[in-house]
Amino acid sequence: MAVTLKDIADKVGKSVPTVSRALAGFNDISPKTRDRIQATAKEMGYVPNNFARKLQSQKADAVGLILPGTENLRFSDPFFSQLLSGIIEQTSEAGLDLSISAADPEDELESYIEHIRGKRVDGFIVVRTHRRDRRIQYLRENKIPFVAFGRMETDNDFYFVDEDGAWGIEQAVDHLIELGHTQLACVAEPIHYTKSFNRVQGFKNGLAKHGIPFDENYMVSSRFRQRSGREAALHLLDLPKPPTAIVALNDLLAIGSIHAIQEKGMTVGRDVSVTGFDDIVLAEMANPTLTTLHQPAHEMGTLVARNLIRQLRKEPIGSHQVVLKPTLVIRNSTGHPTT
Amino acid sequence: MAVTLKDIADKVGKSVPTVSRALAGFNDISPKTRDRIQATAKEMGYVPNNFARKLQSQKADAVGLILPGTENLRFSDPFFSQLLSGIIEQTSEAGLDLSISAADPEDELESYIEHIRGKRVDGFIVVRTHRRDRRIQYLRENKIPFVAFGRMETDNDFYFVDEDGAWGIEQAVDHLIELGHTQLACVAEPIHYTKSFNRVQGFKNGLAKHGIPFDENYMVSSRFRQRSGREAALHLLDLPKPPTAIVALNDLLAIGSIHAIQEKGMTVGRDVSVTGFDDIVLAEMANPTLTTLHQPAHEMGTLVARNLIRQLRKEPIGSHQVVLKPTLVIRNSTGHPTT
DNA sequence: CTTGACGTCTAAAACGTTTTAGAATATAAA
DNA sequence: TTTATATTCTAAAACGTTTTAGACGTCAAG
Repeated sequence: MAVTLKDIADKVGKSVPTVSRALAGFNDISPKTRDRIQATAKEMGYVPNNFARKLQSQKADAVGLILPGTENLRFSDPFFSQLLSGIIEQTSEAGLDLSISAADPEDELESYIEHIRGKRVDGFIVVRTHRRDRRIQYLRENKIPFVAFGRMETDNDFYFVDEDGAWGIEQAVDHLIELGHTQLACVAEPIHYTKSFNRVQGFKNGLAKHGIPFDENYMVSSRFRQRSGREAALHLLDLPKPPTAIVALNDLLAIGSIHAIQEKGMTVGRDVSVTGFDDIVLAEMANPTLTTLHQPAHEMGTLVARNLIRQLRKEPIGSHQVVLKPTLVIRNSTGHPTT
Repeated sequence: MAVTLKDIADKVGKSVPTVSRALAGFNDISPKTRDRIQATAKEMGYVPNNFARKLQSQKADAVGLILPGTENLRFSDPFFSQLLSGIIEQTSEAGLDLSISAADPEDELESYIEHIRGKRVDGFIVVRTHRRDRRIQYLRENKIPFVAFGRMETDNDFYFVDEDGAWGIEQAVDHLIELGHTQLACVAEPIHYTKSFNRVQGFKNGLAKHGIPFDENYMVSSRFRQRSGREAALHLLDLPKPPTAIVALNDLLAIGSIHAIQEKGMTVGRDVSVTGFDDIVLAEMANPTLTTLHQPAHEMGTLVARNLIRQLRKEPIGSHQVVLKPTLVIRNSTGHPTT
């Protein structure tokens, strides 16, 4: 069916290695035969068999991206989609396959192992890092090239690209306190993710900086998405002394909180202020538009991918560890407190 | 480095094929040796080398998804992200690799060929079909398994999953006309895509059904996203006799149109009504919330993928051609005309 | 006229797996 | 005792490529 080197070799009356080397442009093949071989290869529609090539070269020319859990594929999170588009763009440009698979959180580690040991990929991109991340530990121990999007809590001696989440949330807190708020609540994501942990730290730091005591009741942990944001906010608003500002740790949670506030018949930005994080497209389309921290998701994806690609090619890498500061975008979901 | 069959064979004192067959569970291996081999394989952390396996089997166990053009990776289109998540979920579950790559529209066809001829994938998923789609023609001529998301204009003798876009837009038009509108404009996508073409047809059919003449000036073609939607709507609103309703062919265009209307100081749903298509998450978050046609994007993705998977496994396929009707969701962007 | 170097090519091995054909042994049937 | 039949295994080949080592001329320098 498919044309092989042997077919070409038979046709031109040369050996298989000669054809191979001619096509690869080695200079131990006379220009005459080289040209002839290249011509017939093209004519016969030759395309190298990648599996054979990869088996031989022991290189996969592919990078692996294992998404967390089939269940909650995070594609509905626009931030993640954008990140992914950056990654795909880069790997595609570099001629690498991107092997995406979703693993159950339970056997995520096994999935990594299988990919590596089976030589299916040359390196990994690790997303959604945990504070103590077994995947990172495994990859590092086994000297497998990888770049993480996010850090661990400590022990961060590896390549990563990350946001400065703590700093970002501090900006939001500063902003709210400047507006006059003193009762700030936080709607948090699952805290074993480093990202979430850092953002929570930022919240606490921000309060501390302005001498506002941290109130445990004003801290609600939830899941990642709107629905949880709504529930968390409803809970906060039912407190005897409800907060006047809600710092949501991502935009989806913020949108959920906005809905909750509106359900209660209150006005967002007046009765209760809300901030988000990520600045997904939705943020400026929401009603009211959302004050949030802008992050260049697509660019972060390209950074991660490019870092890994350089590593694989053994090219010099600009910066092994990149921490990007988000920028506060003030819109209509925040305002002076009325009480 | 990696453990191979040979390593195991040496350890247990058997031949390589014996080990291979023992691990595969063939019954020409005695239970005793089979168990011993399986145990040592596990103990040594054996993972098969996929390239070798695939080279031998001449099967790729992978499906290809070639995205259109690097430039405008459609990840910012939430509908597409959702579709993709469905595809990934299914392929991942079926143990297939999903090879995603972005090809320039120019050499998209070459990219297909390379993937196929290089035996890198067993089948394809074709997205964003054109009215006359060279990719589909090529795949069909070469008897390469594939499933398309979308159809061609005619000659649709292949497996596909598609929306009933014409029917959907007709619902929107019906709705607007029932509200009392007679000056309906259409903000269209590039029309060489079958999807867009069909939706436009739906618009025309809808008008015809109610005896409203089609006015060329009320048809603006644009690109895919907000920005174009805004520009198209601005143009429409500047007409001597502006429309009272805008039928945008997707939600992003609709949101863009809404922005344009608001920029002009008019009220959406009163001065001008707007409808979208797809019902992306944004639609119910927008201000005002958007009347649109709901499509189960994730499910459509699973359908496409499952169809291809069945085809590859030579399992019976439920329905070779699926056309799903979207459902009209009426929200606040549509209302009675004031004039 | 030899020696060495160069230019052009090929044979053989290797990557790790699976398949095919058949060998070797044991067991049952005639 | 011989013959047929399982049972359990292995040798060899194959998948398509690249790499290594070296063969074979030809040519220039000594």
